[in-house]
Amino acid sequence: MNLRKMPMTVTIKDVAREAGVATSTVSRTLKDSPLISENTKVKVRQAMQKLGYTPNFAAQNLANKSTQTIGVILPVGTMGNPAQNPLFLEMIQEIGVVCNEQKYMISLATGKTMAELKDSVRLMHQRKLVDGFILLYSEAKDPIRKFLHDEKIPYALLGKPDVYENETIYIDNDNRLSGKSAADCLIQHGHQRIGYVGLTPSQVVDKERYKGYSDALRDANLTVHPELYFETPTDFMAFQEFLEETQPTGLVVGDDRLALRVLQYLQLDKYKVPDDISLISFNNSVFATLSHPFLTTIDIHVQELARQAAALLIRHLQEPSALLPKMIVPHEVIERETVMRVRGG
Amino acid sequence: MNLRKMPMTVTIKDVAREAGVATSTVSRTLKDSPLISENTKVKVRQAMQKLGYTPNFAAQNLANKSTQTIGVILPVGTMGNPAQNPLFLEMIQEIGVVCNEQKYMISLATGKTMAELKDSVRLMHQRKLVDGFILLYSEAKDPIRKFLHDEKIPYALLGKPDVYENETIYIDNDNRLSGKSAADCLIQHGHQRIGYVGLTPSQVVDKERYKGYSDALRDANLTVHPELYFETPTDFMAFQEFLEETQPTGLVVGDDRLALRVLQYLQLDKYKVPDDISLISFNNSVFATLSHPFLTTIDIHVQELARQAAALLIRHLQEPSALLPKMIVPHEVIERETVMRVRGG
DNA sequence: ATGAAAGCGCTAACAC
DNA sequence: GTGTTAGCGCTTTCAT
Repeated sequence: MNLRKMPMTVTIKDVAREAGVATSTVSRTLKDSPLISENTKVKVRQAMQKLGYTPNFAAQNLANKSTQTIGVILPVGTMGNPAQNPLFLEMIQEIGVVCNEQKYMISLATGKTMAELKDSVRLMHQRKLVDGFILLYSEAKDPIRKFLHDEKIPYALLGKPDVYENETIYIDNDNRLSGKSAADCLIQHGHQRIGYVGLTPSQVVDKERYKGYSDALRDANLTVHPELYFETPTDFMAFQEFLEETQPTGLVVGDDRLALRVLQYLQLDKYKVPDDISLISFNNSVFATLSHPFLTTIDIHVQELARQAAALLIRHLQEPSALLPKMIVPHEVIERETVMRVRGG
Repeated sequence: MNLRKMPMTVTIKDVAREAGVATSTVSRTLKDSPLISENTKVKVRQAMQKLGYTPNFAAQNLANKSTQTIGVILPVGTMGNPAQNPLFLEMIQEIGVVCNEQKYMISLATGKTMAELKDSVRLMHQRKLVDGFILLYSEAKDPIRKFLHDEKIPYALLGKPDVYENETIYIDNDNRLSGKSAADCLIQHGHQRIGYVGLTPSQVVDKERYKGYSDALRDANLTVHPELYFETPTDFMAFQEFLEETQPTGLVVGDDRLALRVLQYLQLDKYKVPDDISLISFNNSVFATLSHPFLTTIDIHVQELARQAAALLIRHLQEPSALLPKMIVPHEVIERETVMRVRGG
């Protein structure tokens, strides 16, 4: 055992002493600066090894004015019920993978209310805890986004921006096209009377998908029906009416979870899925294969979305260029059991 | 407009100058130190207000040797499939609430593999990014936990520790008791032939619940059956055999999601739930009320678990005492549609 | 190619 | 009560 007492925390100074060089040399070795000769680098690295040195983040941050961490902003409880939506965790995990690779850290901003969330975001930024943010959701007129934009804080948006389109990094699916793909899938299976069941009126995604649905039906010379919701008693009445009047054979549904609810509702109403009514939804989440009939659904490739968001944001932080990348991740129809060829079609 | 150029970033020095005091006075005002007179505090606060000052975290950390942030450790993808398990996000959200209140920040540690996760945790610790951790899962022989323990890093465990019981803060349900409650619920409904369907053999929780199940059945002088799994083809065979030989009228199932799978399987096999077989499971997660029959299940109060974990950890960080708190959060039987009185019982 | 030294923004011991 | 000042651990001119 070495008698000299190990310092509580080994610093760049200790390494410098051990290697017989100046602290600046150690610092440069850390960044693998070309100014330092290979020989000394080796010496320094050995000293680091020996002493078990790891740079202190806070000190680096202070000197650098950069934290190597990105803030991930979860939606508040009321919006899309993140705790209920498995997509968010998947996204976080993928962002984690990218961050691990790039030696970035993740800080999380959450809140029960918009105000709380905004405070959290503001605090993280003011106290210089993060270099940039990833917004996991996209809402119309989002105050958080306005804040980020106004303060010129770098961020990437998962979803489609309602404003500042040209001044934000965003990663999204082509929601309109995926709406069209969904409807097309039904049409290709011979369906002619097709409805659209949406989530909530505030979701940008939903609107786009509905447009895609309309595109497909118009192209096929079929009747485009207004978007139905499935939440309030009024919604149910409307849905019920729609079923009776239109006798649809196919339904495009906002997401998997909603599809499960619709499915239940239809079965209660003695409609068999897919025999009487076919269903296609979005996301290909856990819910899609939970119980039979397994859902035919559109995979939006969340993991890829999240991965790109992290990668693009980090790249932008490292070399801030004037151009802010936008990226569209393709979707994919996953055929399972809820869509079948229309009978007698 | 003031002609004097606003400094890029306003520091304690600027505030001191503005208020006509020393930096230390500002610093003390920040912590509301009793050493400073109310008058000067007011002056200083006004100056802060005027300049829009916010303390720099990195600088505080460096001087304090404390970050006001806790690391939250998600399980790796292979264990309990966190991305599929809605409980984790709920926990994170609750931890977020507590952290927001206490002005703590959350850093996230994730990884696709145990090694990656461990690296992430180690890095966070070495670089002094967090004061402590919350482990969202509890696995037997977890290398991460060993690391935290060996390095004497403060952490709170959600779940039951397999080792170091007396040297760790943990928050858990009484899993054994909840297993008993589940079985008792069935017994009270007149069931006599009751089986237990578990998740995977590696889960500590599962073992405990199974013990509780055994307790209940033994107390009621009923036959205790070995734990069944429901994963591999062999498991299915075993389950099938069990059904035929034992003709159970009730089943205790490891968690809601598994219960959904069991339910499907039973229905395929022409067993009606709950008419032929009653089902009770654990967690009261989204899955419980996704489709009819809604699951009778045991609410483990995840939110409370998570909240306590955060609260206890933070308290411990602030006043590290010798005694490490343990806490048991009560469970609650939520009766819905999958348990009914046994016929002809 | 390397070293000395002046910060980065804040805290705390020590003076008064 | 309040000010002075020496760090916290690292980066980065500016010398050499």
